[in-house]
Amino acid sequence: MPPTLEEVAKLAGVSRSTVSRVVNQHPNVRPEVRERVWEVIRKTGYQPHAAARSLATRRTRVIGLIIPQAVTTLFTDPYFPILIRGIADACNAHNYHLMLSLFSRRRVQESRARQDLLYQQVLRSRYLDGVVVSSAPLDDPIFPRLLEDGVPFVLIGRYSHERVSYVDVDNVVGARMAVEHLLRLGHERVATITGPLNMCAGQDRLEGYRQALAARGIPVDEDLIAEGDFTEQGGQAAMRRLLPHRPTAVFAASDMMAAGAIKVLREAGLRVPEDVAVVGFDDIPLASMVEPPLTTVRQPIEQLGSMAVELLVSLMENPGEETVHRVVLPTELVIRASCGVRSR
Amino acid sequence: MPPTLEEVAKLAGVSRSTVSRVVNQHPNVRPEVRERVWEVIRKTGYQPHAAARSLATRRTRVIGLIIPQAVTTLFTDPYFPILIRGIADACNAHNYHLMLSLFSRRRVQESRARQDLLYQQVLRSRYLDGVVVSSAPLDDPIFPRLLEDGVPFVLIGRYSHERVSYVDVDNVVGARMAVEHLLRLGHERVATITGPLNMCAGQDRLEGYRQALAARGIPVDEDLIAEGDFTEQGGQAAMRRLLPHRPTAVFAASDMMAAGAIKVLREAGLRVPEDVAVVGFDDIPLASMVEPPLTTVRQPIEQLGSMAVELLVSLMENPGEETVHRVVLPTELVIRASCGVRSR
DNA sequence: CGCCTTTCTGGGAGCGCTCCCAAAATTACC
DNA sequence: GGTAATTTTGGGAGCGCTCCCAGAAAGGCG
Repeated sequence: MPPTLEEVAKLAGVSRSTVSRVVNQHPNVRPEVRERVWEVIRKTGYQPHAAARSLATRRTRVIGLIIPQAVTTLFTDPYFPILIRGIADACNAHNYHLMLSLFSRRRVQESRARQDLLYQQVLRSRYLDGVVVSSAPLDDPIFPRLLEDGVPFVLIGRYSHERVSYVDVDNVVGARMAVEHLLRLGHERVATITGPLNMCAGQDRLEGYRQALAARGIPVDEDLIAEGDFTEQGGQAAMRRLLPHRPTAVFAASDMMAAGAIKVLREAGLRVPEDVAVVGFDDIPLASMVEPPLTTVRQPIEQLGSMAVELLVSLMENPGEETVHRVVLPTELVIRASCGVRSR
Repeated sequence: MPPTLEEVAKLAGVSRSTVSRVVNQHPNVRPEVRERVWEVIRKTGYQPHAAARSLATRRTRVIGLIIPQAVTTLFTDPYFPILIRGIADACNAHNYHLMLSLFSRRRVQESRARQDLLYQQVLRSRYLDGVVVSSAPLDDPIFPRLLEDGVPFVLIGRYSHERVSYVDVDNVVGARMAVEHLLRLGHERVATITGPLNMCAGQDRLEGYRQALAARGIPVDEDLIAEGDFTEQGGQAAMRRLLPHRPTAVFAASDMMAAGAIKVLREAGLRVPEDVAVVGFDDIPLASMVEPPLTTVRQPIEQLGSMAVELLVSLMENPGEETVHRVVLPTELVIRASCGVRSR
């Protein structure tokens, strides 16, 4: 049975309040008393009881990371571990703990119910001081709920509501750079495998693709656009749909999809990059490990996570001011072999 | 301001205690009263306050996942997301929440201090009802501490202490199957890139390698054993050390290391599998995506995670009995192209 | 040295819940 | 119809902490 404040107080010959002051670094404690109390704390291994503290302060020092339902499937994408590492590091640095809320990958309606339940349990029950939401579809019901409940949160991605803080990478520019690179290499039939179009990253990367074509005055051929879901399987399926339209280059909105596309191209007897150039997005470790190494758009995934936590912390710790923070991080084109750096 | 028990009670015209009974499904409540109370709960959106509840019950319904320091680097290995998914799903199913404790990847001594601090904060402060520990070195100080503090925990891996419950995969047999397969294909100089030898998975896979050789009466050549750290870079470095000893086949204790090894072999002008056969371990998604697709040992990663939670839950919910649970899951050899399924 | 500030300390109240016990209401049974 | 057993209900105490307020101690100053 671990000691309580009261017990420590008795051992140190002071009152509960004084021990509390010492623990919470309140300045008004005589140095010798402070030292005596610390001594007892050290000796007894006293540690404040989290629940009792939360009950009194109404804060838990726990941040939630919520990754809504459907996307859980994507969890095999190395994007997430890297993101989580960024988030976890930043949490550590700010002395917050991290609670992970994934949603079961079962049938949609069941999962919807679970999500409701979890939302109730985790947020309404005041488990969390704030949350980071990642990879949510634009119309996810979680946003209105969070806003209504007044839970501080930061989105990774974007959401057009004046009171939502977010951190995003410049998906439009990144995608545009990728496609422009392909066009510069002389490709005229550049296809794209998009992400899910109900997510902002999916939409933005498609927008970048369109902009790149538009800048060259090339009309968009809808047959060269296939929607994927960020997974390898999705990339394969999309590539199969694209194949009959004979693209000479493909911009995939994620490296996993690019890998899937390459597999399909190979099966169709096409060489990469000689017959079809491929560019991905993310620059996950896999990108440099496949054959040929992927040309891709690097996004600062870890920073995305840590930045989200920074914003959230500032949001939580200044509850008065209604400031909204928005950060957009830059992307970078990493040229490897899959685009076939050839002259036209 | 969310409603409290007391407020719900007043609205329903009953006492605090009765509402508590309804919420906690205690049978001794008259059905019509129960219904009336539920009605109010629904209307007000009442949700019990987690901290208050924890304070009274001394349980939090939160499970911690602890992945000790050094290994955090490995977090790019897709092994972890899959494991986490298994754990998260099982937590959901049992109505527990999941807290993630990773340790900062800074300098070792700093990280050691942080780990101490986190240990204090998270465990001594009773944030968690129990923990799952994954990928800890055998001599990690966390084990004695957990045992001493009487925190229920389940290890993913193994630990030889009578009071430790764990779930593991059959690394010895898995590794042995892999190496036997290579021997069966006619290889005589089979090298191995091991995992970190201070981890039991690393040791066991090496043991499987030794057993396979011993079964054929082949003496172990220590020059053909190189220690890695489960990362791609580690695999590359180990392969470089192995190269001068001209192995004709390599068994890598993880797919990431196998991928690294292949890269080095290629750079040395060797073909895989024609010149050197390679077998990995894990069967992460990457394994089927590289060229050539990896022959590897599949382990049920997700099940490993969910099983750990099952054990932990049973441990936590039957605190009286001193039962120790030990589960070892089977592995399976998945034959693809990298081993070169050729006749001798 | 006495009075007024400032610093330090102790105790009460309360955060929202559960759990126990006793009282009230109901049911069972002779 | 009355007593005993059982079910249902309400209230008190307490979980371990923080925060506020009032009182004690210390310091400043004429």
